[in-house]
Amino acid sequence: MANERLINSCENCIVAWKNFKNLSRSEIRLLNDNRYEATFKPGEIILKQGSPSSNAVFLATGMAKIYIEGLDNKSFILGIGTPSQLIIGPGVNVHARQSYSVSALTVVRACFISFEVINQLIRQNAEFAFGMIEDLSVKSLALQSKLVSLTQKKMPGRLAEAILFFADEVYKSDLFDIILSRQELGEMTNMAKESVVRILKELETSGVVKSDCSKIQILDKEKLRLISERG
Amino acid sequence: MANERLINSCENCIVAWKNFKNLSRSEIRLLNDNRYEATFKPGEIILKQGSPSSNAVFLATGMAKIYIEGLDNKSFILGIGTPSQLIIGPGVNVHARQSYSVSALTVVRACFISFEVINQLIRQNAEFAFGMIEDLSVKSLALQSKLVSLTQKKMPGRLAEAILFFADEVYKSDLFDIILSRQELGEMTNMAKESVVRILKELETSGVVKSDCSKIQILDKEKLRLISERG
DNA sequence: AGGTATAAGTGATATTTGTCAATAAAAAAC
DNA sequence: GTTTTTTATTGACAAATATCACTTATACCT
Repeated sequence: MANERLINSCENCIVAWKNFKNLSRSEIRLLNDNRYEATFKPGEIILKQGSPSSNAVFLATGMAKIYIEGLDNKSFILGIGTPSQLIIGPGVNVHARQSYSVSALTVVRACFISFEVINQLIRQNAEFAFGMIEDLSVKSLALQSKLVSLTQKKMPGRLAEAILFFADEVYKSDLFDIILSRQELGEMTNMAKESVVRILKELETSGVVKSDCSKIQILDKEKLRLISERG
Repeated sequence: MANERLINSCENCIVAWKNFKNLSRSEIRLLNDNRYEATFKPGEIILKQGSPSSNAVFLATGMAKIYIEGLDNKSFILGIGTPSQLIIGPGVNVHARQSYSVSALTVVRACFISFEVINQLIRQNAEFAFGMIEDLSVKSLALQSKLVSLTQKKMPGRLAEAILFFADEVYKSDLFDIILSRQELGEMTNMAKESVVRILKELETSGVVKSDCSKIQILDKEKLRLISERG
């Protein structure tokens, strides 16, 4: 976890969060003066569930795993943090504690921004406040849809959904090297790692995807989408 | 759906939403001048998933069922709306459509408040904005915890959790007449209605609850809590 | 009150999915 | 490059849970 500043300014930071666009020059300066940059190695924990939340984490580069540590040491992977995402757990505004953990999947460069600063910006800039509300709402919607998927879809539907998520949201390509293990893919879709392997093979047999270890290729996207939607 | 104003003013309304406390006298007047009151009979739909969302719904009296219409006509009950709750789906701030349906379980008196007014209040009153953010966050946290319960707990744990929810959050008593059918209880805990009946009987056999049709009585709350937590 | 719709309860059976044990394949460490 | 450790894969089996068919209550209607 090095501490040199590698990003010289928020203003120049090409990967800024959508909502930062609502800030004035001086507000960005405030942000820039109050951020702390850190680099994480794969596997390192960036935020720990249950710990006090005093900072938001802005992901500059790399990928991270956002997950809830549930019962019996079982994790549930909520999503994948990708560059220019601002990670703020909902616990922050309720009991000032992290409601999930975040760990680096690749080398990650992140900026920590104090909530005092964020709250000040919310207070003084209504558009920024709306942006925060929108961001929270988008995440809530995603949680709702996840809830439906997990309760109403069968394993093939859930796995198909996860594969589409990686193709469309994470890698933006139908051929990719998935960064998650089968175990983790299971933690994301609520299935045992053995089931992930089996369903993946089923999808391969029916000619929908091709998977060889970490490499996954979507062959018939329409069919995959159908499987994902039908459940 | 009658239209007479039965609540003469928001100012006097004893059941106001927590966040309305952050409003000034004149802001409450604005609210009061822009609300529309309606009464619903049991079963009637108050908000319909997918329809344009132009109003928030403030529940003045009665109880409502908040549910997602999922795949294959299967519903998932997100929660129970009780008096003094402001119902705003997360879809509002994203695509201006309802992300869930709400229907009356009892006779419901509700006020409809236009989002234009709410957004104006967010813009001019930072504390109110923080209140909105907190409200959204609380709901997000609840969704997260529901996600973990549904994926990691077995049926007895999920049903125990639901019973505790009704006792502690809805009826505030360990003996109550549950308003949901077994079918609906299943839609809330992701189990078949037959399973609800069976697990309920199991809980009765082990002396944890007593249930006779709609009447449910918690006999051993500690044990019920244990079942709920252990999963 | 009697008849009809709706919900609750029950048992048998089928489906889905997880667990266990073992092996094969990759990746990491020396 | 070989050893060690982790991850992927496989098959057999077990557990959890749904579905179906049916009976019994309960509520609803005229």
